[in-house]
Amino acid sequence: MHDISRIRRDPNGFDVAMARRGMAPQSAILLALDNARREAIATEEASQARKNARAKAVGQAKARGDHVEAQRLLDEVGASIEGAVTEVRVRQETELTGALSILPNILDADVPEGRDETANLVVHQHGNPADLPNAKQHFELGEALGLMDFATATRLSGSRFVVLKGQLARLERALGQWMLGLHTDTHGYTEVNPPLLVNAPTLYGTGQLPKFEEDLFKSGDHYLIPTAEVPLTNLVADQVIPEPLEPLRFSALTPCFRSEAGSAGRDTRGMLRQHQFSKVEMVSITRPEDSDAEHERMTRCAEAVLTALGLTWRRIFLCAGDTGFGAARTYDLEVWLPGQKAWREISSCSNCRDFQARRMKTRFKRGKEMVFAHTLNGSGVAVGRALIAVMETHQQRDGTILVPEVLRTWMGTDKVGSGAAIS
RNA sequence: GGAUGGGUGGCCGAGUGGUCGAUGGCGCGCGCCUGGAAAGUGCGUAUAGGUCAAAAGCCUAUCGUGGGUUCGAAUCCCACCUCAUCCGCCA
Repeated sequence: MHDISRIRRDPNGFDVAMARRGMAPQSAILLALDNARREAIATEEASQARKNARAKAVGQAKARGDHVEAQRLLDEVGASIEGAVTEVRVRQETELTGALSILPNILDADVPEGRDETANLVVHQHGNPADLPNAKQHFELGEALGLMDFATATRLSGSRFVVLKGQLARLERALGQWMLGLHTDTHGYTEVNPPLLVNAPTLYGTGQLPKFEEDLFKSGDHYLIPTAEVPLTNLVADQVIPEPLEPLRFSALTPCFRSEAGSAGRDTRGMLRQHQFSKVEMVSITRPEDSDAEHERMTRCAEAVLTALGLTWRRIFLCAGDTGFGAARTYDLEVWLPGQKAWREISSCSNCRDFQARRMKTRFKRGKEMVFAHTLNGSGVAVGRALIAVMETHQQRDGTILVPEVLRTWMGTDKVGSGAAIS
């Protein structure tokens, strides 16, 4: 959410910022709405003040026992209520808030210019893409092992679902448990087990509503979370929190639910893009001056996961056109999939600065001032995609999959599919 | 789901139609007292919005939320949310 008084002070700067997102100038319409709103407020307040003064005079007259004067005042009042002015004010405020709430965050100055992912910047690469001869894709491996079943999932639920069985189901569980443990035990995050169903104000706080409702699954008055970023960030919603000298860090392993309304036909094979998937999420709440360092730190926490799994990955600095609605800057982590012979996103770490905090009203007191907190979120990492990456990266010639060292105690074996029939 | 009782400032807690943004206490801040501290004592201590170049000041709103009654609502009425307890149901 944007600060209208800031737009008022520098309308041109705001238009330039929105232009980087590929948007038309917004300030003229916003300022017009703001003027109308302020006019409505002035009108209403003047009316209120008159009303208050009259009521007070009546009260004072009665208090001193002057019933004649009190009655005179009452007679004078007559039909003086002006309810319409309140209606106008509420409408003007709603209009301005509505217009502001669908505008994306202002990007950091150093975010690369560009309209789409082709302008993203590779910041760092770990390892080199392996060129495995006859490398198979994860769904070929999984189906051959009889442990990954899309046909049955389709019967149960439709497209974009999967049934994992046996050691692959266990590998998925092992990945999630191990990652969460890594963040809570060694990266300083507090483990949280949040609700998976949340209400509309909560989704408004992190920016999914009102603009992206079609991406969400809804059940009654609740929505299924598209990411644990939503409940984790909103832990501090509507609060004046003690100023945190160290960032507040939360992590959770949860299922995520996405309608994938806008991605018909994309990534339909395999389990790359599902309606339901597990993800380990990291969220930090910081002071403004600490969010840059925290963003770097958080990204490294995600990178540590990929490195420990023996994956080949790279860090991408998303360009202006590819950065999400609520973020001021975003690093994506992409992992190399030897079977697919492509880099695919497996984590996304964003600094939202005070954009979400304004929506959530998360502040702390600094001296006499109220300061909006900064919020950050990152995947640490997407479990389903980590499963894919592990399968494709550590596949063996015989179609089995070598279990990364760090997962062996969770798996009780060093190989998935050993003994299974290989096609 | 049913019944009953609650939701007031950072916290506790008064307040049942009138100068109430709200007594008092705790906490916090600044003083006084003291050799220093404790105790005692004095003063101060909400948020948002508007007006203003800015500050001060002034105005408006906020006693769970939204409506209503009234010249005037923390206080009365209605709906909803939420908490507690009891009953029912249930993994």
